[in-house]
Amino acid sequence: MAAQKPSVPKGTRDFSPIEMVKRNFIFDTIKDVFKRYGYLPIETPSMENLSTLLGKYGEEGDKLLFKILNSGDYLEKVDKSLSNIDSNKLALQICEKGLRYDLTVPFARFVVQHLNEITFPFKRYQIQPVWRADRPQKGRYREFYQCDVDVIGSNSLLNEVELIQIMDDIFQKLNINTVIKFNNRKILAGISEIIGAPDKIIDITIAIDKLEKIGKKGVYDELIGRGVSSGSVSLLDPILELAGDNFAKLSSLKEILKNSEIGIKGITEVETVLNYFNTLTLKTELEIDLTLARGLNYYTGAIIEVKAKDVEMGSICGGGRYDDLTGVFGLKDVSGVGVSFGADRIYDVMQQLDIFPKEIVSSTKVLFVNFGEKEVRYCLPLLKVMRDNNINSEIYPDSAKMNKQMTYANNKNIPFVLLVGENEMQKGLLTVKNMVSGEQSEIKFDELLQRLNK
RNA sequence: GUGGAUGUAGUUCAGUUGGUUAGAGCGCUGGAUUGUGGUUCCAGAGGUCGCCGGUUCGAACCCGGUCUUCCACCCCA
Repeated sequence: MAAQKPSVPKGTRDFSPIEMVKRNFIFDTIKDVFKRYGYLPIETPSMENLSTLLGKYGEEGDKLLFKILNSGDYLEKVDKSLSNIDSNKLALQICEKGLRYDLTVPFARFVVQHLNEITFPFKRYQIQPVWRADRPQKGRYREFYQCDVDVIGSNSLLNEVELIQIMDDIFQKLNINTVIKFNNRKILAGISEIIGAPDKIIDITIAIDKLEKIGKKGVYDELIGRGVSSGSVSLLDPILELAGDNFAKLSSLKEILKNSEIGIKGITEVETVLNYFNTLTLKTELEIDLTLARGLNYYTGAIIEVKAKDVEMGSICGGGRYDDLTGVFGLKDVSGVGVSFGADRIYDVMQQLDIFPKEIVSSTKVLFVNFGEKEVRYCLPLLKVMRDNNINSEIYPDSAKMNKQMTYANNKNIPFVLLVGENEMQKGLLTVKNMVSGEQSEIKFDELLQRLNK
Protein backbone atom coordinates (compact mmCIF):
# COMPACT_ATOMS: atom_id res chain seq x y z
CA MET A 1 0.00 0.00 0.00
CA ALA A 2 1.31 3.40 -0.90
CA ALA A 3 2.28 5.52 2.08
CA GLN A 4 -0.23 8.19 2.85
CA LYS A 5 1.12 11.70 2.68
CA PRO A 6 0.76 13.18 6.15
CA SER A 7 -1.05 16.49 6.40
CA VAL A 8 -3.42 18.47 8.60
CA PRO A 9 -6.67 20.12 7.51
CA LYS A 10 -6.55 23.53 5.89
CA GLY A 11 -6.06 26.35 8.36
CA THR A 12 -4.88 24.12 11.21
CA ARG A 13 -1.32 23.65 12.43
CA ASP A 14 0.98 21.45 14.47
CA PHE A 15 3.07 23.19 17.09
CA SER A 16 6.68 22.18 17.67
CA PRO A 17 8.32 22.34 21.11
CA ILE A 18 9.86 25.74 20.38
CA GLU A 19 6.53 27.09 19.23
CA MET A 20 4.75 25.64 22.25
CA VAL A 21 7.21 27.20 24.64
CA LYS A 22 6.55 30.58 23.05
CA ARG A 23 2.79 30.02 22.95
CA ASN A 24 2.79 29.02 26.60
CA PHE A 25 4.69 32.18 27.42
CA ILE A 26 1.78 34.13 25.94
CA PHE A 27 -0.87 32.02 27.65
CA ASP A 28 0.93 32.19 31.02
CA THR A 29 1.37 35.94 30.80
CA ILE A 30 -2.29 36.47 29.96
CA LYS A 31 -3.48 34.02 32.59
CA ASP A 32 -1.37 35.60 35.32
CA VAL A 33 -2.86 39.01 34.64
CA PHE A 34 -6.40 37.62 34.54
CA LYS A 35 -5.86 36.01 37.93
CA ARG A 36 -4.34 39.20 39.31
CA TYR A 37 -7.66 40.93 38.71
CA GLY A 38 -9.71 38.24 40.39
CA TYR A 39 -11.01 36.26 37.42
CA LEU A 40 -11.63 32.52 37.71
CA PRO A 41 -11.21 29.88 35.02
CA ILE A 42 -13.89 27.82 33.34
CA GLU A 43 -13.90 25.49 30.35
CA THR A 44 -16.72 24.47 28.06
CA PRO A 45 -16.93 21.64 25.51
CA SER A 46 -15.38 22.00 22.07
CA MET A 47 -18.77 21.28 20.57
CA GLU A 48 -22.08 22.89 21.38
CA ASN A 49 -25.56 22.04 20.27
CA LEU A 50 -25.93 23.66 16.89
CA SER A 51 -29.03 25.46 18.13
CA THR A 52 -26.88 27.18 20.78
CA LEU A 53 -24.61 28.59 18.11
CA LEU A 54 -26.90 29.37 15.19
CA GLY A 55 -28.18 32.91 14.88
CA LYS A 56 -25.75 34.39 17.39
CA TYR A 57 -23.12 35.65 14.98
CA GLY A 58 -25.19 37.02 12.16
CA GLU A 59 -25.73 35.51 8.76
CA GLU A 60 -22.00 35.45 7.98
CA GLY A 61 -21.21 33.76 11.25
CA ASP A 62 -23.71 30.97 10.64
CA LYS A 63 -21.91 30.16 7.41
CA LEU A 64 -18.60 29.92 9.20
CA LEU A 65 -19.74 27.32 11.74
CA PHE A 66 -18.22 23.88 11.52
CA LYS A 67 -21.05 21.39 11.78
CA ILE A 68 -20.66 17.88 13.12
CA LEU A 69 -22.37 15.02 11.37
CA ASN A 70 -24.64 12.93 13.61
CA SER A 71 -23.45 9.48 14.51
CA GLY A 72 -25.14 6.37 13.23
CA ASP A 73 -27.45 6.32 10.26
CA TYR A 74 -27.73 10.07 9.98
CA LEU A 75 -29.84 9.91 6.84
CA GLU A 76 -32.53 7.71 8.34
CA LYS A 77 -34.66 10.45 9.87
CA VAL A 78 -34.10 13.01 7.15
CA ASP A 79 -37.25 14.51 5.73
CA LYS A 80 -37.45 12.64 2.44
CA SER A 81 -39.28 15.56 0.84
CA LEU A 82 -35.92 17.31 0.76
CA SER A 83 -35.42 15.67 -2.58
CA ASN A 84 -34.15 18.84 -4.15
CA ILE A 85 -31.70 19.08 -1.44
CA ASP A 86 -31.22 22.43 0.21
CA SER A 87 -27.91 21.89 1.93
CA ASN A 88 -28.69 24.34 4.73
CA LYS A 89 -31.89 22.58 5.66
CA LEU A 90 -30.26 19.20 5.28
CA ALA A 91 -27.45 20.25 7.58
CA LEU A 92 -29.95 21.10 10.30
CA GLN A 93 -31.39 17.62 10.11
CA ILE A 94 -28.18 15.64 10.09
CA CYS A 95 -26.00 17.82 12.32
CA GLU A 96 -27.15 18.54 15.81
CA LYS A 97 -23.76 19.73 17.03
CA GLY A 98 -21.20 22.28 15.91
CA LEU A 99 -17.71 23.36 16.96
CA ARG A 100 -17.69 26.50 19.06
CA TYR A 101 -17.16 29.72 17.12
CA ASP A 102 -16.11 31.85 20.07
CA LEU A 103 -16.07 31.65 23.85
CA THR A 104 -18.65 34.31 24.61
CA VAL A 105 -21.79 32.52 23.49
CA PRO A 106 -20.84 29.25 25.24
CA PHE A 107 -20.14 31.38 28.30
CA ALA A 108 -23.61 32.92 28.15
CA ARG A 109 -25.03 29.40 27.89
CA PHE A 110 -22.87 28.34 30.83
CA VAL A 111 -24.07 31.22 32.98
CA VAL A 112 -27.73 30.43 32.41
CA GLN A 113 -27.23 26.71 32.85
CA HIS A 114 -25.28 27.08 36.10
CA LEU A 115 -27.20 30.05 37.45
CA ASN A 116 -27.64 28.69 40.94
CA GLU A 117 -23.94 27.90 41.36
CA ILE A 118 -22.76 31.36 40.37
CA THR A 119 -22.27 34.43 42.53
CA PHE A 120 -22.68 37.66 40.61
CA PRO A 121 -20.92 39.62 39.41
CA PHE A 122 -19.19 36.61 37.89
CA LYS A 123 -15.66 37.25 36.68
CA ARG A 124 -14.40 34.40 34.55
CA TYR A 125 -11.57 33.75 32.16
CA GLN A 126 -11.44 31.03 29.55
CA ILE A 127 -8.56 30.03 27.29
CA GLN A 128 -9.56 27.50 24.65
CA PRO A 129 -9.51 26.99 20.90
CA VAL A 130 -12.36 28.05 18.65
CA TRP A 131 -13.09 27.07 15.06
CA ARG A 132 -14.25 29.03 12.07
CA ALA A 133 -14.72 27.69 8.54
CA ASP A 134 -13.18 30.85 7.14
CA ARG A 135 -10.78 30.96 4.26
CA PRO A 136 -7.33 30.96 5.86
CA GLN A 137 -4.93 33.86 5.36
CA LYS A 138 -2.06 35.35 7.25
CA GLY A 139 -3.26 35.90 10.81
CA ARG A 140 -6.43 34.00 10.07
CA TYR A 141 -6.76 30.37 11.01
CA ARG A 142 -9.56 27.84 11.12
CA GLU A 143 -8.52 26.72 14.56
CA PHE A 144 -7.19 29.33 16.95
CA TYR A 145 -7.10 30.14 20.64
CA GLN A 146 -9.05 32.88 22.29
CA CYS A 147 -8.29 34.10 25.76
CA ASP A 148 -11.50 35.59 27.09
CA VAL A 149 -12.12 37.64 30.21
CA ASP A 150 -15.66 38.66 30.97
CA VAL A 151 -17.59 39.98 33.92
CA ILE A 152 -21.27 39.27 33.82
CA GLY A 153 -23.98 40.56 36.10
CA SER A 154 -22.69 44.07 36.62
CA ASN A 155 -23.56 47.29 34.81
CA SER A 156 -20.72 49.25 36.30
CA LEU A 157 -18.41 51.04 33.92
CA LEU A 158 -15.68 50.16 36.36
CA ASN A 159 -15.57 46.84 34.52
CA GLU A 160 -14.73 48.59 31.26
CA VAL A 161 -12.01 50.46 33.09
CA GLU A 162 -10.66 47.22 34.52
CA LEU A 163 -10.61 45.49 31.13
CA ILE A 164 -8.65 48.36 29.67
CA GLN A 165 -6.17 48.07 32.53
CA ILE A 166 -5.88 44.35 31.85
CA MET A 167 -5.13 44.97 28.18
CA ASP A 168 -2.62 47.62 29.16
CA ASP A 169 -0.91 45.22 31.59
CA ILE A 170 -0.79 42.28 29.22
CA PHE A 171 0.63 44.07 26.23
CA GLN A 172 3.07 45.82 28.49
CA LYS A 173 4.26 42.45 29.78
CA LEU A 174 4.46 41.02 26.28
CA ASN A 175 6.35 44.10 25.17
CA ILE A 176 3.99 44.82 22.27
CA ASN A 177 3.38 48.41 21.30
CA THR A 178 -0.36 48.84 20.97
CA VAL A 179 -3.16 51.32 20.71
CA ILE A 180 -6.47 50.60 22.41
CA LYS A 181 -9.40 51.82 20.35
CA PHE A 182 -12.59 52.59 22.08
CA ASN A 183 -16.12 53.30 20.93
CA ASN A 184 -19.70 52.85 22.07
CA ARG A 185 -22.55 51.23 20.25
CA LYS A 186 -24.96 53.77 21.74
CA ILE A 187 -23.10 56.54 19.97
CA LEU A 188 -23.45 54.64 16.71
CA ALA A 189 -27.14 54.18 17.45
CA GLY A 190 -27.39 57.91 18.11
CA ILE A 191 -25.74 58.65 14.80
CA SER A 192 -28.14 56.49 12.85
CA GLU A 193 -31.02 58.10 14.73
CA ILE A 194 -29.81 61.60 13.92
CA ILE A 195 -29.47 60.91 10.23
CA GLY A 196 -32.93 59.44 10.23
CA ALA A 197 -32.10 55.82 9.57
CA PRO A 198 -32.31 54.14 12.96
CA ASP A 199 -33.06 50.74 11.46
CA LYS A 200 -29.85 50.89 9.43
CA ILE A 201 -27.48 50.90 12.38
CA ILE A 202 -25.76 47.68 11.29
CA ASP A 203 -25.28 48.88 7.72
CA ILE A 204 -24.07 52.23 8.92
CA THR A 205 -21.58 50.78 11.37
CA ILE A 206 -20.23 48.32 8.81
CA ALA A 207 -19.78 51.13 6.31
CA ILE A 208 -18.19 53.53 8.80
CA ASP A 209 -15.88 50.75 9.89
CA LYS A 210 -14.33 50.86 6.44
CA LEU A 211 -13.62 54.59 6.42
CA GLU A 212 -9.88 54.19 6.65
CA LYS A 213 -9.83 51.61 3.90
CA ILE A 214 -12.19 53.02 1.29
CA GLY A 215 -12.39 56.72 2.20
CA LYS A 216 -15.36 58.99 2.73
CA LYS A 217 -16.65 58.64 -0.81
CA GLY A 218 -16.47 54.87 -0.51
CA VAL A 219 -18.46 54.93 2.71
CA TYR A 220 -21.15 57.05 1.07
CA ASP A 221 -21.39 54.75 -1.92
CA GLU A 222 -21.57 51.73 0.33
CA LEU A 223 -24.36 53.28 2.40
CA ILE A 224 -26.39 54.26 -0.61
CA GLY A 225 -25.89 50.73 -1.88
CA ARG A 226 -27.28 49.47 1.39
CA GLY A 227 -30.40 51.55 0.99
CA VAL A 228 -29.67 54.64 3.05
CA SER A 229 -30.99 57.79 1.40
CA SER A 230 -28.43 60.23 0.05
CA GLY A 231 -29.93 62.98 2.18
CA SER A 232 -29.24 60.96 5.30
CA VAL A 233 -25.79 60.10 4.14
CA SER A 234 -24.77 63.71 3.80
CA LEU A 235 -25.68 64.25 7.45
CA LEU A 236 -22.81 61.94 8.34
CA ASP A 237 -20.27 64.44 7.13
CA PRO A 238 -19.48 66.21 10.40
CA ILE A 239 -19.13 62.86 12.12
CA LEU A 240 -16.58 61.50 9.69
CA GLU A 241 -14.70 64.78 9.89
CA LEU A 242 -14.25 64.61 13.67
CA ALA A 243 -10.73 65.47 14.72
CA GLY A 244 -8.64 66.32 17.73
CA ASP A 245 -8.03 64.48 20.95
CA ASN A 246 -10.55 62.29 22.70
CA PHE A 247 -12.22 65.08 24.66
CA ALA A 248 -12.39 67.36 21.63
CA LYS A 249 -14.11 64.59 19.69
CA LEU A 250 -16.55 64.06 22.52
CA SER A 251 -17.51 67.70 22.78
CA SER A 252 -18.15 67.95 19.03
CA LEU A 253 -20.18 64.78 19.23
CA LYS A 254 -22.25 66.17 22.07
CA GLU A 255 -23.26 69.00 19.81
CA ILE A 256 -24.06 66.74 16.87
CA LEU A 257 -26.00 64.20 18.92
CA LYS A 258 -27.74 66.61 21.27
CA ASN A 259 -31.17 65.49 20.08
CA SER A 260 -30.49 61.80 20.49
CA GLU A 261 -31.06 60.47 23.97
CA ILE A 262 -29.24 57.25 23.32
CA GLY A 263 -26.36 59.04 21.63
CA ILE A 264 -25.85 61.30 24.63
CA LYS A 265 -25.96 58.28 26.90
CA GLY A 266 -23.19 56.68 24.89
CA ILE A 267 -21.10 59.81 25.08
CA THR A 268 -21.56 59.96 28.83
CA GLU A 269 -20.44 56.37 29.16
CA VAL A 270 -17.29 56.96 27.15
CA GLU A 271 -16.60 60.13 29.10
CA THR A 272 -17.01 58.33 32.42
CA VAL A 273 -14.54 55.65 31.43
CA LEU A 274 -12.03 58.17 30.10
CA ASN A 275 -12.26 60.25 33.26
CA TYR A 276 -11.11 57.33 35.35
CA PHE A 277 -7.88 57.44 33.43
CA ASN A 278 -7.23 61.01 34.46
CA THR A 279 -5.87 59.64 37.70
CA LEU A 280 -4.88 56.14 36.59
CA THR A 281 -1.76 55.95 34.54
CA LEU A 282 -2.03 53.90 31.39
CA LYS A 283 1.02 53.01 29.33
CA THR A 284 -1.01 52.29 26.23
CA GLU A 285 -2.56 54.96 24.10
CA LEU A 286 -6.36 55.02 24.41
CA GLU A 287 -8.13 56.45 21.42
CA ILE A 288 -11.77 57.07 20.65
CA ASP A 289 -12.45 55.68 17.22
CA LEU A 290 -15.93 56.09 15.83
CA THR A 291 -15.10 53.90 12.89
CA LEU A 292 -14.79 50.97 15.25
CA ALA A 293 -17.95 48.98 14.84
CA ARG A 294 -17.13 45.29 15.29
CA GLY A 295 -19.26 42.87 13.39
CA LEU A 296 -20.84 41.02 16.23
CA ASN A 297 -24.31 42.37 16.63
CA TYR A 298 -24.73 41.55 20.29
CA TYR A 299 -22.69 44.51 21.51
CA THR A 300 -24.77 47.24 23.12
CA GLY A 301 -22.34 49.57 24.85
CA ALA A 302 -18.58 49.81 24.90
CA ILE A 303 -16.67 48.44 21.93
CA ILE A 304 -12.96 47.86 22.40
CA GLU A 305 -10.24 46.75 20.06
CA VAL A 306 -6.45 46.56 20.24
CA LYS A 307 -4.10 46.97 17.30
CA ALA A 308 -0.38 46.33 17.29
CA LYS A 309 1.43 49.48 16.23
CA ASP A 310 4.62 48.13 14.66
CA VAL A 311 3.25 45.42 12.44
CA GLU A 312 0.54 44.97 9.85
CA MET A 313 -2.04 42.68 11.42
CA GLY A 314 -5.74 42.61 12.15
CA SER A 315 -6.87 43.32 15.68
CA ILE A 316 -5.16 41.20 18.30
CA CYS A 317 -7.75 41.77 20.98
CA GLY A 318 -11.34 42.87 20.90
CA GLY A 319 -14.56 42.92 22.83
CA GLY A 320 -17.30 45.00 24.32
CA ARG A 321 -20.45 45.13 26.40
CA TYR A 322 -23.49 43.04 25.67
CA ASP A 323 -26.63 43.77 27.63
CA ASP A 324 -28.69 40.79 26.72
CA LEU A 325 -26.60 37.89 25.54
CA THR A 326 -28.15 35.55 28.08
CA GLY A 327 -31.63 36.61 26.99
CA VAL A 328 -31.85 34.00 24.25
CA PHE A 329 -31.16 31.35 26.88
CA GLY A 330 -33.95 32.64 29.07
CA LEU A 331 -32.14 34.95 31.46
CA LYS A 332 -33.19 38.57 31.00
CA ASP A 333 -31.52 41.77 32.09
CA VAL A 334 -28.06 40.46 32.80
CA SER A 335 -25.37 42.66 31.37
CA GLY A 336 -21.86 41.52 30.64
CA VAL A 337 -18.68 42.98 29.28
CA GLY A 338 -15.57 41.23 28.13
CA VAL A 339 -12.64 41.10 25.78
CA SER A 340 -10.87 38.34 23.92
CA PHE A 341 -7.14 38.09 23.26
CA GLY A 342 -6.20 36.37 20.00
CA ALA A 343 -3.26 34.26 21.06
CA ASP A 344 -2.31 33.16 17.56
CA ARG A 345 -2.19 36.68 16.19
CA ILE A 346 -0.28 37.86 19.24
CA TYR A 347 2.18 35.05 18.50
CA ASP A 348 2.52 36.17 14.87
CA VAL A 349 3.10 39.77 15.93
CA MET A 350 5.75 38.79 18.47
CA GLN A 351 7.39 36.44 16.01
CA GLN A 352 7.57 39.12 13.32
CA LEU A 353 9.01 41.64 15.76
CA ASP A 354 11.31 39.02 17.24
CA ILE A 355 10.43 40.04 20.78
CA PHE A 356 10.05 36.72 22.55
CA PRO A 357 12.37 36.76 25.56
CA LYS A 358 15.45 34.70 24.70
CA GLU A 359 15.53 32.83 27.99
CA ILE A 360 12.16 31.11 27.58
CA VAL A 361 13.46 28.72 24.93
CA SER A 362 15.79 27.00 27.34
CA SER A 363 14.00 24.76 29.74
CA THR A 364 16.76 22.41 30.91
CA LYS A 365 19.38 24.17 33.03
CA VAL A 366 21.86 21.33 33.44
CA LEU A 367 22.90 18.36 31.33
CA PHE A 368 24.99 15.50 32.70
CA VAL A 369 27.19 14.01 30.04
CA ASN A 370 26.88 10.23 29.85
CA PHE A 371 30.32 8.58 29.98
CA GLY A 372 29.12 5.05 30.55
CA GLU A 373 27.49 2.72 33.01
CA LYS A 374 29.77 3.36 36.00
CA GLU A 375 29.60 7.12 35.62
CA VAL A 376 25.82 7.05 35.15
CA ARG A 377 25.42 5.21 38.45
CA TYR A 378 27.52 7.91 40.07
CA CYS A 379 25.53 10.74 38.48
CA LEU A 380 21.96 9.55 38.98
CA PRO A 381 21.79 10.33 42.72
CA LEU A 382 23.28 13.79 42.04
CA LEU A 383 20.69 14.32 39.31
CA LYS A 384 17.93 13.47 41.75
CA VAL A 385 19.20 16.00 44.27
CA MET A 386 19.22 18.63 41.52
CA ARG A 387 15.64 17.89 40.63
CA ASP A 388 14.64 17.90 44.29
CA ASN A 389 16.12 21.39 44.38
CA ASN A 390 13.88 22.47 41.49
CA ILE A 391 16.70 22.65 39.01
CA ASN A 392 15.58 21.41 35.59
CA SER A 393 18.17 18.83 34.69
CA GLU A 394 18.70 15.73 32.61
CA ILE A 395 21.29 13.14 31.73
CA TYR A 396 22.00 12.13 28.15
CA PRO A 397 20.46 8.66 27.84
CA ASP A 398 23.16 7.06 25.69
CA SER A 399 26.86 6.86 26.16
CA ALA A 400 27.35 8.66 22.87
CA LYS A 401 30.32 10.63 21.66
CA MET A 402 30.99 13.87 23.45
CA ASN A 403 30.50 15.70 20.22
CA LYS A 404 26.96 14.43 19.93
CA GLN A 405 26.12 15.13 23.57
CA MET A 406 27.53 18.65 23.43
CA THR A 407 25.62 19.35 20.25
CA TYR A 408 22.48 18.15 21.98
CA ALA A 409 23.07 20.57 24.85
CA ASN A 410 23.82 23.35 22.41
CA ASN A 411 20.68 22.81 20.36
CA LYS A 412 18.54 22.67 23.48
CA ASN A 413 20.09 25.88 24.76
CA ILE A 414 21.17 24.19 27.95
CA PRO A 415 23.39 26.67 29.81
CA PHE A 416 25.42 24.21 31.91
CA VAL A 417 26.96 20.86 31.05
CA LEU A 418 28.40 18.64 33.77
CA LEU A 419 31.23 16.30 32.95
CA VAL A 420 31.75 13.56 35.49
CA GLY A 421 34.22 10.94 34.31
CA GLU A 422 36.88 8.85 35.95
CA ASN A 423 39.01 11.86 36.97
CA GLU A 424 36.17 13.73 38.56
CA MET A 425 34.87 10.66 40.36
CA GLN A 426 38.27 10.10 41.91
CA LYS A 427 38.62 13.69 43.03
CA GLY A 428 35.02 13.93 44.18
CA LEU A 429 34.51 16.98 41.99
CA LEU A 430 32.45 17.81 38.93
CA THR A 431 33.58 19.64 35.84
CA VAL A 432 31.01 22.26 34.95
CA LYS A 433 31.05 23.92 31.57
CA ASN A 434 29.29 27.19 30.96
CA MET A 435 27.92 26.82 27.45
CA VAL A 436 27.54 30.53 26.87
CA SER A 437 31.04 31.66 27.83
CA GLY A 438 32.71 28.35 27.08
CA GLU A 439 34.55 28.43 30.41
CA GLN A 440 34.81 25.35 32.52
CA SER A 441 36.02 24.58 36.00
CA GLU A 442 36.02 21.91 38.66
CA ILE A 443 33.64 22.37 41.53
CA LYS A 444 32.15 20.53 44.49
CA PHE A 445 28.59 19.35 44.00
CA ASP A 446 27.23 21.28 47.00
CA GLU A 447 28.87 24.46 45.81
CA LEU A 448 27.37 24.01 42.36
CA LEU A 449 23.92 23.47 43.85
CA GLN A 450 24.27 26.65 45.83
CA ARG A 451 25.29 28.61 42.78
CA LEU A 452 22.46 27.28 40.63
CA ASN A 453 19.93 27.91 43.35
CA LYS A 454 20.60 31.64 43.35
C1' G B 1 -18.54 32.26 -0.47
C1' U B 2 -16.03 35.54 -4.94
C1' G B 3 -11.44 36.92 -7.58
C1' G B 4 -5.95 36.32 -8.10
C1' A B 5 -1.12 34.15 -7.15
C1' U B 6 1.80 29.94 -5.23
C1' G B 7 3.99 24.80 -4.56
C1' U B 8 11.29 21.96 -6.57
C1' A B 9 15.97 18.21 -0.77
C1' G B 10 14.59 18.81 6.42
C1' U B 11 14.50 24.37 5.28
C1' U B 12 15.19 28.93 2.17
C1' C B 13 15.40 29.28 -2.80
C1' A B 14 17.89 28.69 -8.24
C1' G B 15 16.52 25.81 -12.57
C1' U B 16 17.59 29.03 -19.87
C1' U B 17 12.30 28.91 -25.89
C1' G B 18 10.05 21.76 -23.41
C1' G B 19 15.86 18.20 -24.44
C1' U B 20 20.61 13.30 -21.27
C1' U B 21 22.06 12.06 -14.71
C1' A B 22 17.31 18.52 -11.33
C1' G B 23 21.34 22.45 -8.40
C1' A B 24 23.08 26.03 -4.25
C1' G B 25 23.15 28.12 0.89
C1' C B 26 21.66 26.63 5.68
C1' G B 27 20.55 22.15 8.32
C1' C B 28 21.58 16.77 8.83
C1' U B 29 25.32 12.42 9.05
C1' G B 30 30.52 11.05 9.25
C1' G B 31 35.65 12.64 9.64
C1' A B 32 39.83 16.29 11.00
C1' U B 33 39.18 16.05 17.22
C1' U B 34 37.92 8.16 21.08
C1' G B 35 36.86 14.11 27.28
C1' U B 36 34.31 19.34 24.61
C1' G B 37 29.20 22.29 21.57
C1' G B 38 28.70 27.09 19.34
C1' U B 39 33.80 29.04 14.82
C1' U B 40 36.91 26.44 10.68
C1' C B 41 38.19 22.52 6.98
C1' C B 42 36.97 17.79 4.27
C1' A B 43 33.51 14.07 2.74
C1' G B 44 28.56 12.06 2.41
C1' A B 45 23.35 11.17 2.57
C1' G B 46 18.93 13.31 1.13
C1' G B 47 14.03 14.93 -4.31
C1' U B 48 7.45 10.53 -7.13
C1' C B 49 9.69 18.68 -8.93
C1' G B 50 2.22 19.04 -4.14
C1' C B 51 -1.25 15.18 -6.17
C1' C B 52 -4.16 13.12 -10.51
C1' G B 53 -4.83 13.25 -15.55
C1' G B 54 -3.75 15.28 -20.59
C1' U B 55 -0.54 17.28 -24.83
C1' U B 56 4.40 15.66 -26.73
C1' C B 57 9.37 11.37 -29.43
C1' G B 58 10.44 13.79 -24.72
C1' A B 59 7.36 17.71 -19.19
C1' A B 60 9.91 20.58 -12.98
C1' C B 61 8.60 23.75 -17.40
C1' C B 62 2.63 23.62 -21.63
C1' C B 63 -2.98 22.40 -20.60
C1' G B 64 -7.15 20.66 -17.22
C1' G B 65 -8.62 19.19 -12.42
C1' U B 66 -7.57 18.87 -7.24
C1' C B 67 -5.15 20.02 -2.59
C1' U B 68 -1.87 23.48 0.19
C1' U B 69 -0.10 28.17 1.35
C1' C B 70 -0.52 33.34 0.46
C1' C B 71 -3.09 38.04 -1.34
C1' A B 72 -7.59 41.09 -2.28
C1' C B 73 -12.95 41.14 -1.20
C1' C B 74 -16.43 39.45 2.77
C1' C B 75 -15.81 39.03 7.66
C1' C B 76 -12.90 38.65 11.93
C1' A B 77 -8.89 36.96 17.04
